[in-house]
Amino acid sequence: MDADERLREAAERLALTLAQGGMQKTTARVMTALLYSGQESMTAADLCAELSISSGAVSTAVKQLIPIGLIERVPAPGSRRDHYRFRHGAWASLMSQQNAMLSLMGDAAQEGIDIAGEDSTTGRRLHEMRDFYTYMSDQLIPMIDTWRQQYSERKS
Amino acid sequence: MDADERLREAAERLALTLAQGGMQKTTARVMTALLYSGQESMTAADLCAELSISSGAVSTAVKQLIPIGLIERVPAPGSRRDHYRFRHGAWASLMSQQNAMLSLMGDAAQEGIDIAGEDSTTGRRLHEMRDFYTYMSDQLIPMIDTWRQQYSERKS
DNA sequence: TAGAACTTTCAGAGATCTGTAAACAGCATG
DNA sequence: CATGCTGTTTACAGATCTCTGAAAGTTCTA
Repeated sequence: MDADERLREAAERLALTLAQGGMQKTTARVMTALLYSGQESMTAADLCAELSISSGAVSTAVKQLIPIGLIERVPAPGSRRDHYRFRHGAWASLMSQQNAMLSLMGDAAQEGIDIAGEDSTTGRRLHEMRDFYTYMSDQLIPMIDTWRQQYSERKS
Repeated sequence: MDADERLREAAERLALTLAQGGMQKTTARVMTALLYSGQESMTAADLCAELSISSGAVSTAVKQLIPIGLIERVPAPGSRRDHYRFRHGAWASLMSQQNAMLSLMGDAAQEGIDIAGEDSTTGRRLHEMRDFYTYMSDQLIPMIDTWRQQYSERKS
């Protein structure tokens, strides 16, 4: 078994893990294909061939991946086809996305407190929830920023 | 519209958000029902009535929620029925769970590097990935521990 | 502007997943 | 030990979701 094949397997395995974690299966496969690809960028047709899926499926997958900041369209000189590649700093974007979820959870808790009041069974439970998520969010944001800074320094 | 009804709506809304984030819809509904409940604990029958679902659905939901540490069975004195309640420190458990995912991502990256080698297009991409997730995991663990410590102090 | 090369959209098929209802198992009590 | 009450499992039905194939749309070239 050659390295190429083993990489492909590793890509599929990671895609499956990401799917477990809530990401669309095909979306995850497209993402890992780009991540594990030996090429700098891939066209939609490349992805179709690599993953044995239709062009429509590729289209919807990239439509989900680009807004999140995981992949990007790259200008393709001399070719009319769109080229896609894995974005630098993609992981930090993904984490920021999850951080947004933390804020949402905090807001939801606050909303519940406003209805139930602080001094109730529900209120106390929601109080813990709110405190936890505001704490987490407050800590995570600077953490990601620090990483971004360190990473941009290393790259230059 | 009374407060009770508004709480129920808030619970359903949060459940929907959690479902977006990958959690099973019914599992999320059971969890939020317990979270927003005015009672200290609820029986399976309570949950059936509250959410209009069958006992089987409740069973599978709690089977998922308990191992994660989000809810717990509580000894029910005088009643033969199982009582469930939202766990103290549940959110920290949930976050730990997500931290496990971070480790998994790091491992996956390392595996890819071992196959592709450091000095390749793929290798460089995976290198960034590995560094990011080890960094994140290293930071997140003490962060959660700090919270747990602070929280247990506050409670006592 | 016509036409070619791609991409996106959309309706329908296929697969997956989830809840329900009913059978099964466990347990306390009379 | 039998009975009644609960929780759990499983086969099936219903719903949801996702991919495909084809048509429509877009963009670039000649």
